Amino acid sequence: MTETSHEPQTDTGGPKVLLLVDGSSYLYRAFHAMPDLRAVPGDPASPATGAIRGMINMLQKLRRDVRADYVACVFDAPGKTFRDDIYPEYKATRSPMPPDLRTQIDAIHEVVRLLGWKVLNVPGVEADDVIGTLACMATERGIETVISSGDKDLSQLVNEHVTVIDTMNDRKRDVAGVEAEFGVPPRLMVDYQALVGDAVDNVPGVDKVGPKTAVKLLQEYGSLDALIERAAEVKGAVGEHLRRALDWLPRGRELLTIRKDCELADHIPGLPELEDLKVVDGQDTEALKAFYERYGFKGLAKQLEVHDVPPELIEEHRRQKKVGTGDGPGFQDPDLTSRSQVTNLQYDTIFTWAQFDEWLAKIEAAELVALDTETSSLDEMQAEIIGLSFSVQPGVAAYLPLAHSYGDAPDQLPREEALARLKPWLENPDRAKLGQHVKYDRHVFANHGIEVRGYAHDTMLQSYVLEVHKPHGLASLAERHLGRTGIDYEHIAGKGAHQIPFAQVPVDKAAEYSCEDSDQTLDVHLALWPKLQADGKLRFIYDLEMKSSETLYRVERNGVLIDSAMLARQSAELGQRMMQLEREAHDLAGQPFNLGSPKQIGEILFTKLGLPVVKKTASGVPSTDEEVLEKLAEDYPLPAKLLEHRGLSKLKGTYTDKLPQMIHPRTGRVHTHYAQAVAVTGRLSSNDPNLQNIPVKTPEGRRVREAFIAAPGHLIASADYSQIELRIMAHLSEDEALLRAFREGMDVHRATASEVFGVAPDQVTSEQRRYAKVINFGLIYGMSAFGLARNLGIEGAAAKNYIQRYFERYPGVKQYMDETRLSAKSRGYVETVFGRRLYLPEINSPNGPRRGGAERAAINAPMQGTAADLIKLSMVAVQDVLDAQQRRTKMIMQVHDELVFEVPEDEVDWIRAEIPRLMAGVAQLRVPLLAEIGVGANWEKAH
DNA sequence: CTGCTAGCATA
DNA sequence: GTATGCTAGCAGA
Repeated sequence: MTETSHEPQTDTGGPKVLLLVDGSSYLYRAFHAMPDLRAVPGDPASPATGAIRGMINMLQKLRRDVRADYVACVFDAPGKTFRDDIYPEYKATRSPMPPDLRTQIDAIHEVVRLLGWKVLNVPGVEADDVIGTLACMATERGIETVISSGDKDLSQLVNEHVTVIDTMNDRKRDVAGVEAEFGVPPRLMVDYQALVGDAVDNVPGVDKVGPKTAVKLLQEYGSLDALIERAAEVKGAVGEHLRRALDWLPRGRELLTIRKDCELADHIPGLPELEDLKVVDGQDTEALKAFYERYGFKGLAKQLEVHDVPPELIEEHRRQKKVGTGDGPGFQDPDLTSRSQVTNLQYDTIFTWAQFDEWLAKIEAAELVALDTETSSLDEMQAEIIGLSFSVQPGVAAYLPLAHSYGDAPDQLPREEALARLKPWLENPDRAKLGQHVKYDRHVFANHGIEVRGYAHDTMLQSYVLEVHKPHGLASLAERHLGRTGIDYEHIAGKGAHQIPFAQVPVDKAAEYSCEDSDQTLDVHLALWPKLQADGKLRFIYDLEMKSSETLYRVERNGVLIDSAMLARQSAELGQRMMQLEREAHDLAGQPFNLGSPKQIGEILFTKLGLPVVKKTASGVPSTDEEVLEKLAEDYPLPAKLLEHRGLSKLKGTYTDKLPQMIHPRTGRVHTHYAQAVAVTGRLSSNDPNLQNIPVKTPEGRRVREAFIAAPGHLIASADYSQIELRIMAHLSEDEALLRAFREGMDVHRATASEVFGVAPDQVTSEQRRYAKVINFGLIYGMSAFGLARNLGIEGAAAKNYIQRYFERYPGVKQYMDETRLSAKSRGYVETVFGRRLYLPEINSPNGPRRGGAERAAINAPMQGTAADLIKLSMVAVQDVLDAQQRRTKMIMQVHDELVFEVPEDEVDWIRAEIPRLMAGVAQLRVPLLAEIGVGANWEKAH
């Protein structure tokens, strides 16, 4: 027996905890959720192992999430139970266990035991009744019970001391949870189930009574018994069905009631004290490893080695300075998703060269090292390193303080020398590192002249690929995937204006915080990486994100040259014109007011001048937005002034004034930040400043783009995908007419107009083409007739007519949209051509508008998301070629379907030819991809 | 000083 | 009708 470093605590002061796993409920889910794994990969004749693997994953996660003193995994034993006696049809409709699952049962029991769990298999007693009885015994002895089950039927066992959790989806059912989910408290769950019935177990309820009616009846009558007694009062069809079921209901309830008084003593020793279920320290690592190897779980076998800390190493770390102990509070309430479960945290702080050398040797030898930086600033181009932390195995980490500076700060190793000695390891592409938000750390190291190589993983991107709709901060990840909570940054540095620089955070606090971050990063990676590895499509997307991350780092680092003198001139002009407009507006209003305040505009327009209210805002106030002012301007002079002023004010405030302020003092260029894990469709977003919304529609706005210039001897090149989303729609829908339009290189809006208006392509008027363009965009956005009508300013009926004509002409598109909505509803997500998953949590919401929104997103997301995938592929491909040929051209911006470059004059010809070719060639869809490029002295002229 | 709304810039 | 980010104003600390 080897003791591992990962055993849950058993000595905290709170109440003891009994953890019961409903093994049977997970069997089928593990079996179906996992890919078709075989002991010999790819050999269908070798034994199936998917359910075994799924079960291991589930138990490991559970062990991380829940601290327990007693554990058992309960399975259904074969054979008849009392329920079969009172109701022969019980579970009659269940199909027999699939053979591929049956063959795995013995191995599952074995591995559950090897993982240190007691396996309970009581003949003649169903797993649910075993669980109910044990939970009852525990409660009588003051022990809290946590039941892990995917089956909602166990909700009836919930009370103040018993909680049910679902490990596969992190759902928790405590008293409040059950009530929120089902609408009745746990004590009424049996009554509720008896009314609704249980199709899976073939137990009927009352006809026509579903969840809603059941809740209503129970709320009105208080309980099933009261309802039965007063059944005569119940009106309508429900009453009739209820009275017809009166004889059955008591028997149905008996069938569905989980028993708490089963005779178990003959089968489980040590009852009723639960002695036999006590957690034993350690697990038989050797036997477990042999098991993993026998079934081909190489990754798990390897993980065992990583987690396996030699006892002498643990001792050594105990002797060194210990900054964290991980003593979380014990299990005191049913809120168990936020507990630090890792014990024996060994966090070092490095103060001497001897300690430094020891850790350097350790990270040089390690296969994978989690790395985290602590810095002076959140602005990655400015940030300097204050400290670094490393973790090579869960629970073990070291902090290297380098630039803490406060009153009695301890002596620290000199920063530049320490970094110089780490540099060979950091820059070695063969030494694998991982981090959380690696792009930020790349910048930080680059600020000290270090180009980190060998970043193999980024937990933020792992999470983004696996669960795009959930938060991706480290604290969220640790909580969600490890059940670990940690030190809040604000806890050590304060917040808002009172926040202190990290350099002033005491070294011991900083060490604990930083070690925890790199420790958790490694631990999160161990939880997420197997999921990505197991899924080929997601793996592809993750690899793409990792490569994009490095390219984005370089795009950000390159920055964009801005002509600030030109913007200053524009600002001055805009300011002049705005002052004039303001005077004119005040004259027209007869009083001064703030033209930048929608509220004051509203008062002047609607209260003082009595203009008609066109529409109201969400909060019920008369709106003064562009559409409204546009309308009012037809009849009155003032709104036009306000409109022009507002346009200029936006331009000045957001662009001509702001951009020059964003120029980096050292590089003289503007460095935006691309957020890679924000947009749920897979797109990037740009901030500080946002370079993805520089004006282009109006002539005045376009002038801002003239200030985006190239260094002397260089030009700006802009390459963009033509009609990318419509091409993707053609690919996805396989609509004949749309495919033909793109294959024949037609103007797609003209082609659409020709179809919808029934005229020859060369007879299409410019207005018809404009209508067709709006329709095409509407389709990409999941259009409704109402929306189209509003946009075109036409009658709803006319808009409906256009849509109908469109779908008649493009039936493939119609079919694709219907199928997409349906599959989104059944799967809960949609995906891009490359397999990026886009989850839509509200796709089945009972709330109509929310559901509608999710349905439109379901239409839009595959197209927007595939476009995002394509341009990421392009960025990586183009950067690879630039590097391979040692070109001096720099990629400087990405604007969703456009890449912008700063090109030395002598590379312009090459760029013109190669970049569109590369962009068009990143994927072979059912229609050709087309990319176009322009070159000019500035961004405006490059179009 | 912080968080919200209204409004508006892009693909 | 999809997806973002930023500004000013303003209300409540």
